[in-house]
Amino acid sequence: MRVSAKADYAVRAAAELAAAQKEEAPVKGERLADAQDIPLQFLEHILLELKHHGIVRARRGAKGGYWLARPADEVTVAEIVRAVEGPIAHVQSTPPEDIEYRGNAEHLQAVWIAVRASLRTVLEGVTLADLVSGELPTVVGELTSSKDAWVAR
Amino acid sequence: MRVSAKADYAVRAAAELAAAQKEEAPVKGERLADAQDIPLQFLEHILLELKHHGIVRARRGAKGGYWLARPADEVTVAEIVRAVEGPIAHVQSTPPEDIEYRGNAEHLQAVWIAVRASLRTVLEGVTLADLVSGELPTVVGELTSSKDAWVAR
DNA sequence: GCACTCCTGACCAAGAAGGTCAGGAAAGTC
DNA sequence: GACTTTCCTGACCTTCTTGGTCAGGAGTGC
Repeated sequence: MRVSAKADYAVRAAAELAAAQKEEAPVKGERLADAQDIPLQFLEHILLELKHHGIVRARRGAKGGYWLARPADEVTVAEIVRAVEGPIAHVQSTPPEDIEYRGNAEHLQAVWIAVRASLRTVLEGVTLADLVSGELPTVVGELTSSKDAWVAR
Repeated sequence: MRVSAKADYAVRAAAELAAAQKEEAPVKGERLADAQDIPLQFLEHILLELKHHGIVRARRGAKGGYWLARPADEVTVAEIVRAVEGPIAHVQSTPPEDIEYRGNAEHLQAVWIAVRASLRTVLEGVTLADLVSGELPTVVGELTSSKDAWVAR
């Protein structure tokens, strides 16, 4: 139940691309790497994955670079995480709806389904436009408003 | 963002222990392994971890076995997951409240905090007693009632 | 003393995480 | 056409995690 460096990097780079969307020119990988302090060559692999998933486009050569394939308010954080980490909240690498529990663990399936659903409400609710503007959806606001949410446990 | 086999096994074994709590005798590891189809020797390591975290107690020898250290309605799924997987929703192995994001990713921290908070509402809301009885808290009921929650994406 | 069961550490194979390196292939510039 | 720039791709690498197995030791009860 942890967030990989790759996913973190991917969202941060995508946020930079979202912010640069008004400029008509593509953004170079190096600028993204500098802005977010990400190892360039690692970032290039990540951007390639995002490109393969249709989230990002790119052009080579001088004046080349990366840009978002869609408007920033149509790209969710969930998409980006899935592109680089694969499906969210799988249990033992299989989706929770496919697991059959026996005996006293029968209802555990519903718990994992709920875990996935709650992750979805957050990750699918936040777009890159939200992220850049800082105007996060109310569901995030509610979850982060409690001081308790900000302390370790 | 996935659930490990270990966490899944741990919760299932704990559910069996919760169900056996009315019997006064401890439950043997082998019975837990059989009931939930878990490799015995692997399960023993998991139970040991749960013991070290004060969730489970054990006695050796004939008539030995495992039992819950507390009533089943005082043990949450979150505790068990943390015992075997470590802290929930860490980013790059550091807690989200300790990360400082720069530039356009500034508000990403709030998103990861929200992710953790939403996981907590589910995992800390479900006790072993809930799990065994099948009477899951309303928050789980709401999240699993939509058909959409049960399909992959 | 013996059987039973947990306890513990060592080990192991496969895969993922988090990168680095080297070169190729488009695109633009002169 | 040569050259530079920047992305594209695959190979490689080290360390850690996952998901176990194995062997033996140590309490407990009869």
